[in-house]
Formats: sequence, structure tokens, C-alpha cells
Amino acid sequence: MTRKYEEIERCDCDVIHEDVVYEVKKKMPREETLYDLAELFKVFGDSTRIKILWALEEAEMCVCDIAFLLNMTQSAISHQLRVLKQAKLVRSRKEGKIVYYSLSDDHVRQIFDQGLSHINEG
Amino acid sequence: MTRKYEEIERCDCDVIHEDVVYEVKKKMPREETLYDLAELFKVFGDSTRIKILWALEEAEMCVCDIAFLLNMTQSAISHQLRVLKQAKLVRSRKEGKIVYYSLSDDHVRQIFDQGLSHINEG
DNA sequence: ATAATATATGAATATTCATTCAAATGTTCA
DNA sequence: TGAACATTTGAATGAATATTCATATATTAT
Repeated sequence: MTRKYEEIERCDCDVIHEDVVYEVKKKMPREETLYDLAELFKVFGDSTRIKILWALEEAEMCVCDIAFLLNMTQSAISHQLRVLKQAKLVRSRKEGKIVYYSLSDDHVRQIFDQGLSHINEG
Repeated sequence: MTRKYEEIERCDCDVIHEDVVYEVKKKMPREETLYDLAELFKVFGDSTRIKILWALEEAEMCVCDIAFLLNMTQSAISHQLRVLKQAKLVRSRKEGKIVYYSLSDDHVRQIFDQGLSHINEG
């Protein structure tokens, strides 16, 4: 067979609808964009972080509060807050020795809502 | 200190804003709901699956087509399609020995859009 | 029936990652 | 200054999982 994509090496099977694939390939976003998107959703893909985000949607809280709410160690919460902060989903504010966390924007609620409506239709 | 939640054992620090935490706790969804939500986002949290979903948004395709498009083995794609199908994000249709996959609903696009708008604001 | 092809599947491997534990940092207060 | 406390951080451990490889299943054509 002849292939339009001659650089392809890892694929071990014949393409069946080459023209369709070719059109789809042209419309795909940049590799990097798709990677970033996956990285963002990976952050949402952990129930501890989901709980933290959901909680912060209700109120600003400090690390101890969240640890207490979720019945987890303060260290575990702190590690997860760092992940959330790196993803720019939460921001922090320091007041003395206490660090308050809150959501950094309102996408979280909208992403949750879309996810929930998918779940609730199954 | 006295705690309203006496069953809590794993938390190793004092709660600071007990009333806030108490109110937040009342508003939290069921544990199972939050778990399911995390499981759903976990499915989105892999760039191979993101690529598959994005591709299927453009056109229905068979396993070979997708493997060819993404330059991956047919086996790897098949494994990931199973994950997507279990999450009810894709559905399949068999025509002879060829299995065609497509998106099962339109939440995928909306979830992508929310994710992208978060990324593009950073 | 046999060959060829499309897909699925199970085991193995390698990597990623959530939590724990111990220790460090930074802040308040006596 | 030193004790107490809130938080952070780094290393270690164990669990989850993406891909590969080999093989199985199913369908079509000869």
C-alpha cells in the first residue's frame, strides 16, 4: 500500500479510510495543546483534589481546615494544594502563619457541571 | 480542643475555622459522586485519549484509522478505546470485521472548551 | 478448510503518582 | 531566646496504569 504519511513507523496496521484520516489530521490542534489539556484534566482526575476544589468553591479555607474536613493529614493536603496551584486552579493568601486557599477562577465550577451532567445521563 | 467531628482520626492538625468547615461539609456532594467525577476526569487525563476523543469529534473512525492517525500500535489504541467506552464517552458500531467508533454524546466538546479556556487564560 | 485481516485481550514492564514519614521553614507569642 | 504551631518539602513506598508483546477471536475471501 502507499501511504500519504511516510514518516509513520509505530503503526502496525493498514489505514482503511485514508482520506478521512487525512482530513481529521489537518483539523487536529497542536500536539502541545492536546498535551496541556490532558495535563489539566489529570489534575481533576483525583478524588482528593476534586474534594478540595469543591470545598474551596464554598469557602476560602486554610490547610488545616481542609485536612480536617477531608480527614486527611495536613501534609497530604499540602502536597495536593501544590499540584492545584501549579495548575493555576487555586491561589493562596498568607495571613501570619496561616495560608488561605481559594479558587483562582470560575472554570472549575463549569468543568464540574459538564462532568456531572455526563455522569447523570449514564 | 473539642471537635464536632469526633470520628476523625487521620487529621494530624487542629481545625482553625470550625464553623466554616462545618458549613462546607454540609454542602459537599456525596462521596460517591465526587469519586465518580474524579474517575471521569481521569479518563480525560491522558493525551492519547484526548487525541482519540478530539479525532472522533471530527469523524467516525475505525481502530486502524486512529492508530494510523496517531502513529501508535493498534493494540494501544484498542486498549484506550476500551477505557473510553467504559466511561461511556465513545460508542462502537461493527460492520463486518471493522469496528467504527464515534463520540457518544456532546459533553466531550463542552468539557474540552472549558479546559481550553482555562489554559488560554494562564 | 485455510489464509489474511481487524480487533480484542492478558500478562509483563516501566513509569507515574498519592500518601506517609521525617525534617525543615517561617511565624507568633511568652 | 525558645516553645508552639501552620505549612512546606524531600525521600520512600506502594498502588495505579500506559504501552508492548504475544496470542486469541471473529470475519471475509479464496
